[in-house]
Amino acid sequence: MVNKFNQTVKPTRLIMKEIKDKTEDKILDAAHEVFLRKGMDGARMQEIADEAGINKALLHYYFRSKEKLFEAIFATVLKKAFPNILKFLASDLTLEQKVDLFIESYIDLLQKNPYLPMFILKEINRNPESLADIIRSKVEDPEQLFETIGNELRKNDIFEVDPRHLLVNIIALSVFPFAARPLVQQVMFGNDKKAYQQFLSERKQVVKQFIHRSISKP
Amino acid sequence: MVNKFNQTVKPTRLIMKEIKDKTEDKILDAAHEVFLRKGMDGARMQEIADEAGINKALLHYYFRSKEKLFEAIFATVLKKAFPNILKFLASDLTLEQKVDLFIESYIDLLQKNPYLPMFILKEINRNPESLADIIRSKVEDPEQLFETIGNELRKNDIFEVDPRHLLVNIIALSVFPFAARPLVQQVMFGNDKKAYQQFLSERKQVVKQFIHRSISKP
DNA sequence: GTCTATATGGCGATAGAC
DNA sequence: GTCTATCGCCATATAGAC
Repeated sequence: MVNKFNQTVKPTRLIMKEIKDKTEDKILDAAHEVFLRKGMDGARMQEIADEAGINKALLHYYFRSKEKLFEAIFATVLKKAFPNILKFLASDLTLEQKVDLFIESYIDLLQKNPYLPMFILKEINRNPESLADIIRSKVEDPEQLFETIGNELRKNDIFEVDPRHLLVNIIALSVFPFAARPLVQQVMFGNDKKAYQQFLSERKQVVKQFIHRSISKP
Repeated sequence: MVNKFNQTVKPTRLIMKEIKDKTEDKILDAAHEVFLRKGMDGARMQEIADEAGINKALLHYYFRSKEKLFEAIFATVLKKAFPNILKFLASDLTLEQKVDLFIESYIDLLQKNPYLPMFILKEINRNPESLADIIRSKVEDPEQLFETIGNELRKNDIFEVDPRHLLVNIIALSVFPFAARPLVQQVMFGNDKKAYQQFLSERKQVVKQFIHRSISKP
């Protein structure tokens, strides 16, 4: 689109929309950053505004309240944090490969989002109802899921394992070193960041091996 | 001590002291209760006062600030949460027995204090410096601890295992189902409290078996 | 030591100019 | 849409009577 001075212009609505999106995105990015580190209770609207390079009033203009802004962040984060397990099960890989793939991609995710575990743990304990959405949208039928995992397990010559305990084990082993970072880093490695990172990078291999040894028959 | 009417009485100072202790203990109990559920950020001095059956002003009379009161609670809780691992190693039990004993007593502790994991995780992430004390007083020399565990492991004909990873694994498997209670209970058991409790009571056995299979050679 | 009343500050939220 | 200024509340903390 070109005006009478031959300058390219865009329809006003589009310009508005782009500006809006830009600001809204800046807010969402900033809120994501702050909420993930501090959680709902610890975060301050002022800090989010600073991080986004705007002021508090604008936050309320785009999202009516802190609670609403938080919910927007929580919903997207929660989706990311619940990998679709059925997707892993559907492929025609061996059980061992499926488990490896799941562990590897999950720890990958956590290394890119180290604050994710505590963010979710804090919120689901603060407000357990916040889980209801995800249950409906993502894990539609848990009963069915564990049934499927159970069937997959029985196809293999391994120890009898409760699917729920197995899943909890895999997630626990993956998540804990991130959630307990200060503990692991300070107490186990004398606050040596490098040593802690090294520990994390060994983790994928360790968890995979650990899980397989725990279910494989001699 | 007897007065002129032959009634037993106590010196005023002692009476004062007892009253003081009673109130102080009531405060500590109440603070323990509230802080463990809500954490430093989520707790309210009013709620602690109500729980103790006194008013807010008294809290500040006994402990100067919320922060100081919290520190008092955190210190005692942290001590409880760090079992003396060397104690378990010192006995002349087999490795398997030592591991079993540790897991069993630790999960026992968590069942009696289900809020303990999240309380500690939240606080060490909010204020990592809070760990410094415990490091000095309890886990004096981590290097030494893992050296000792490593030696113990090498005495047995098992897979080569990094003591740090093994310890993290044991704690992760024990702690996670408590820290992630809403997740496990709602998502895995359709919010069936009984089923979740049943799951927890199976946990000791599961974790023990899991650990042993993962380190035992065929 | 314990209470009521109040000061003080911070934070979420809104009003209103531009 | 964005800003400055301000309201109103709530939580920690203190003053002061008893």
